[in-house]
Amino acid sequence: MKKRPTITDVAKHAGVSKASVSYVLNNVKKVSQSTKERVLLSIEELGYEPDFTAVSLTRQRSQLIGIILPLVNQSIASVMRENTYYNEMISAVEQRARESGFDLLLTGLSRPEHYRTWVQKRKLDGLLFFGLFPKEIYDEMRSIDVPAVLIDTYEEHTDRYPSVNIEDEKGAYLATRHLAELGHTRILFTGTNLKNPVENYRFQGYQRACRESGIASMHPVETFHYHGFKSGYEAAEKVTATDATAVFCTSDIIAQGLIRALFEQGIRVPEDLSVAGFDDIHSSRYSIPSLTTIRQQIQLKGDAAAGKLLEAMKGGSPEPEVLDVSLIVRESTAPLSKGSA
Amino acid sequence: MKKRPTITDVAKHAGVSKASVSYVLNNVKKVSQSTKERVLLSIEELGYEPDFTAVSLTRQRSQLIGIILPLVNQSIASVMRENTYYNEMISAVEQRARESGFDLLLTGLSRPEHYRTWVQKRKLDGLLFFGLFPKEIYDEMRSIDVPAVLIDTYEEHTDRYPSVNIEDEKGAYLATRHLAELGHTRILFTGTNLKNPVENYRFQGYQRACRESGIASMHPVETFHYHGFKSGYEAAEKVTATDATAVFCTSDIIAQGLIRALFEQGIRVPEDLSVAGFDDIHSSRYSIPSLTTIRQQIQLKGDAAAGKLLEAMKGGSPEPEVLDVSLIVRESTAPLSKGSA
DNA sequence: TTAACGATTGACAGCGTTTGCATAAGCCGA
DNA sequence: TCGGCTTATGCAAACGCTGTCAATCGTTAA
Repeated sequence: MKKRPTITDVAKHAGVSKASVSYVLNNVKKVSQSTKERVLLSIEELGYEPDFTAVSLTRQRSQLIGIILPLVNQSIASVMRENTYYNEMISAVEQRARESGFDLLLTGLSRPEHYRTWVQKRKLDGLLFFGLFPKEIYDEMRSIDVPAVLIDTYEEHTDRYPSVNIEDEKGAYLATRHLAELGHTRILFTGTNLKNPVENYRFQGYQRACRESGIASMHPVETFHYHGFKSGYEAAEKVTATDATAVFCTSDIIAQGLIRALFEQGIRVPEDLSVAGFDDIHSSRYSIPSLTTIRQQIQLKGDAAAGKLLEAMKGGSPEPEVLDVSLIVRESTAPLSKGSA
Repeated sequence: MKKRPTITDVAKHAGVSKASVSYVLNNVKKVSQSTKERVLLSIEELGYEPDFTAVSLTRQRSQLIGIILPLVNQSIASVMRENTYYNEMISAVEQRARESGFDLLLTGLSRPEHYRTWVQKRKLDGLLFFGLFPKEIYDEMRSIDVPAVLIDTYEEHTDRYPSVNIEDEKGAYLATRHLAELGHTRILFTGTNLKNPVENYRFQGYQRACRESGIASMHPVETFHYHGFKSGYEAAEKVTATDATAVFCTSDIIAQGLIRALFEQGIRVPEDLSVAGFDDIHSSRYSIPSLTTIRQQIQLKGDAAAGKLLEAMKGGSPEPEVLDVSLIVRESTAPLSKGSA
């Protein structure tokens, strides 16, 4: 097992100083063509590659991007354990980051005050926030001046950090309107927590669709859990307690959990109750019944977020971006039938 | 924005040398009680925490664990995009790693020859291989002497690296026997690729169950794709071309894709065809019909893998581990009925 | 001949760890 | 009480590896 060559080895081999090698490596315009060639040859011959940790130490940056996931029960994103939404996001981000020579550091942190030292100790070049976090965390991050991009985050944070969002209001509007157009007049909104701005915007979209369709909004059902099957499954009780004939859920995973619970109670979807979701994760196309939902282009979203972060790390000030959504009609919604609950 | 304190600042503040501070930090027994207390006090007052990149440079290790995921279409694990199996694994690993002060570096690399320099440049302390990779990669890793743990990998690699596996053969055996006990005599095996040892063991378990039940094994269906819905969906064609009345799939995600395709053709599960899966991912409990499957304790598996890696990084030689599996009977399998296909 | 300029280099910074040495303290016997 | 020895502490300096500043060298134009 031979040792990896260092910049000194290259310098000796090429008969120049370390500085020159460094200049060649970093494309600084202060080196002649001849020495440049000699250096490049030596690099090639020795198979030299600069050591990241050493570079990190001098440059004070690490070529690392931190992915901040919500932490539930001491584990990153219980969400993530079942909702492939995060998979698709991370997959897209990883691809983009790798193209630019960055690696991804995955984490959820327990306490807000840990974040700053963690970012500094690791000298992270940028952060991607997946979802909404306690406000103090953003303040901490600002105080150390680290580039970041916020995903699915509204409010006051956005004017300091670039963000990537989707048309939440419109999405919920489209789904609800679709249900109304099918003849439903008792349409229920089911989400996790209306204090989350994303959910709140969706609720507003729901309300607008109800208004425009001349039907009354119903009191929303909140699960106060993360987006998981269980949330939807347990929401069934509250749903069946109403006289709704259609339900709009703020995520596909909730919709799927709900449909399962309804199935166990002998309530058929869509014959007895129409259910629409939000996200269009992969499984929604394959579930039985397949899910009518609002498609957000998750890959595009991840790619956009990574792109903005890369831009911000170069010193730019990327604009916030709001991605389009569209209605995908599948089997879980149907026209109101006379015998509906 | 004040600068972070360095070890020099602490040394000055405590009136000692940098070396002493370092000794205190690393619990080297060469420092008196009194100075130790003074140093600790200064650390506390200044809020000092050592810089990881600097430590990495001297210690030649990074407190980072690399997670190696398969790369499909230039993106980490297309698999991962829809199969929550990986989510659960990563979630478990992350938790364990964080408890020990390690962070997770997520990646898939394009070319085998990139791995070595990548590991060395980042000074990764250990690697977790999620699945089977080209043999040359393991050789590369051995040549640089980096601890690693292999997950779902059999064969010659295992005797050099600790591994975590499950009872693949037994799992498939249990599922197949369950189908046989339900009266099925034409049971089909559907997997992605029998050249993968994991799948191959499962096929052997399938064969053993057939033998013991006195029924003939059928020619296996291979999708030659990763474990995704589409694989199962497309396998339906081959499945319906046989006279099988029951199908064992080597993953839940394939089973779910298959069931969907059957549904579209009007073939009912389990009335017309029984389907069993493997993995017991979250969604299998909530799908319609819910999936009879082989449960592997994914959390435990990730935790065990992380634990073994931590042990190996400390210089230990952890034993390979094979985790138990169990049959979970749900709705997708039923006794053979007269009118079956 | 000198000023100006571009190429090149030595030295240092970045932040810890570790080696080797110096000092102080503690112990023994003479 | 003192010299000589071991042990316990503490420190300066070197090291890990690269990037970058300031200075130097050689060269060319004026």
